[in-house]
Amino acid sequence: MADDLFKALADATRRTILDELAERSGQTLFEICARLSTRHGLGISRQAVSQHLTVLEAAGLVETRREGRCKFHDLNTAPLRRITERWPAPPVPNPEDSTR
Amino acid sequence: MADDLFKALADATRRTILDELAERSGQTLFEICARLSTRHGLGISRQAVSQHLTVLEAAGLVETRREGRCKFHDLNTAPLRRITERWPAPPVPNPEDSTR
DNA sequence: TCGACAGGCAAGTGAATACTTGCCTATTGT
DNA sequence: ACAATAGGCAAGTATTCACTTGCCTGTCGA
Repeated sequence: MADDLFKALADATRRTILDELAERSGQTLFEICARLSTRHGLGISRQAVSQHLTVLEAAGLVETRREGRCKFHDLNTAPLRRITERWPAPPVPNPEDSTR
Repeated sequence: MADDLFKALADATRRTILDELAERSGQTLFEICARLSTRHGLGISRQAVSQHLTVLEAAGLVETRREGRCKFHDLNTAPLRRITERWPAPPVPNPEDSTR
């Protein structure tokens, strides 16, 4: 459902994680933790970040690939398209278009 | 903040209200209530809808105009642009671009 | 093989929030 | 003037959800 997508975007920490992945793709859980702490001043436990990543993955916004004991996370912005598609911009009310 | 926008979109009922306003602009509170009930099968109180509209207005997704005792609600999709602007689509990995 | 590293699972807690109920204000028509 | 209509305010409740704590699994290097 679209519910997963919007629920995922509803949390500020998750949006910051998306920002991080947009800037540097393919980070591991620990890398994300470290960068949230140092660059964004977020004091947050590893498990909390892990749970956020689960939610983001359920929404299709994050894709993961495993290599050995490491799990890399990549951003996928495709689901965001559905938002602007659902509520498209209104047809431009052309001022010339005083038809009738 | 962007927080208002995403919080507003997080609720399924509010998204349905946006759908309704996208289809027919300028509805009053009671109109929205009636159409949520008949067309979407949502049994929800008037006050609940009113609270949702307050949230949507705070997010800038709904704009209102008063005329006498009636208050008309209009959809504004502009804030949605900021979402796709924040996480733009990645540069297309051109297959020809085996530079090196 | 053993310890360190990367991550997962699950229960518990506290805060945010969707919804209801009850009452109040303002405008309109008769 | 009065009733009906359109909407607002505020407190209470119940659910959702973010986060923590504690423990477990799997992989890599020495």
